[in-house]
Amino acid sequence: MIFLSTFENKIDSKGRISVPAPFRAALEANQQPLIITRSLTDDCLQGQGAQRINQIVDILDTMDSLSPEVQVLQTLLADAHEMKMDSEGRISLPESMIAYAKLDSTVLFAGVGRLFEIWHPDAYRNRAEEQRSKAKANGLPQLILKPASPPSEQGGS
Amino acid sequence: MIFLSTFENKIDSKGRISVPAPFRAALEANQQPLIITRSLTDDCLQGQGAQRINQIVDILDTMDSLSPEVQVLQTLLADAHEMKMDSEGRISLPESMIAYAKLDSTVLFAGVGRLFEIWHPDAYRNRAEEQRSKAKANGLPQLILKPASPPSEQGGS
DNA sequence: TGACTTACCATGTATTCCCATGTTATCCCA
DNA sequence: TGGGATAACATGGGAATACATGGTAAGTCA
Repeated sequence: MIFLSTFENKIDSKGRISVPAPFRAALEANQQPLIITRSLTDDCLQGQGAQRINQIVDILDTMDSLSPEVQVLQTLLADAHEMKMDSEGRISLPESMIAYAKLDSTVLFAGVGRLFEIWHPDAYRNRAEEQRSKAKANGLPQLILKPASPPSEQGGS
Repeated sequence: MIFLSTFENKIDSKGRISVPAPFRAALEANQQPLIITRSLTDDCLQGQGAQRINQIVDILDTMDSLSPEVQVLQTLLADAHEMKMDSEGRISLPESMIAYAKLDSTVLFAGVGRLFEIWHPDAYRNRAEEQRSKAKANGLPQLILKPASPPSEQGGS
């Protein structure tokens, strides 16, 4: 399951937002409910299939339950919300999340691989520009693509 | 999967562009959807098979999701758009990409190996000329091909 | 009963699909 | 080798569809 591209959608008067159709399709194809969490690093929200949350829980089991890392991850889980979509593929974000990501009338969905992020459009563009110039200056992080490995789509549980 | 040669095609009134038939054939032969991304270094777009993107996502999975490197790569993914081709092999580029590559009525496709680039024809020719004179001045870069397989009679006419 | 939420329906726009056409390149045969 | 026939390809346009978005009715809980 991969999320790509960016989309901008509006929040209507009832607080509903359309999840971009390609993202919806990806979730439905894997029969995954959508889970929204707060980003640990940025003023944005993150959307992902429930499977990814399960993976995090599994990893927690292998970690020292008193370590700071675990506490951070538990915080992440604590305010994870499962979103119900209406028949048109819309969700309504809880007020706390709207406030956290400083959203107003328009939100930007950015597919970043296994998850997508939800940003205020301006905030996202600022950050993206920053990241791009960082990449330009420092070069890409080690990214050695194997010449011809078979397509790998990491799907199964 | 290799992309070679250059082609110039027009953007029609609906914003559609024909992907050059040889590029299409290469993608179809490998059953790869076409993904367009923004070049990090030039004012052009890059086209490639989805497999290349999948590789990046797979690598992301092996990295610390909170690290800065991951964030850079995620920004690149957010700029990646999967293109749907119509039955005539045309795509329509998002407005943001047309703006980024400064495209107008005619675009130039340049196959550069594992991917192809999409340029404004003038911009491409300027850059190509620049590269050639650079090569003239500085000499060619080292070009080391991996040791070839056992000597065989390349009889081909 | 009333405020609020959830499900369902309606609409306009943008995108996609399908068919048509002209032109260029390729093939075949004289 | 040349010229006509044929196929491949880029391009154009109209119809159908998908999508985001707005609104209304039904349901729920206090």
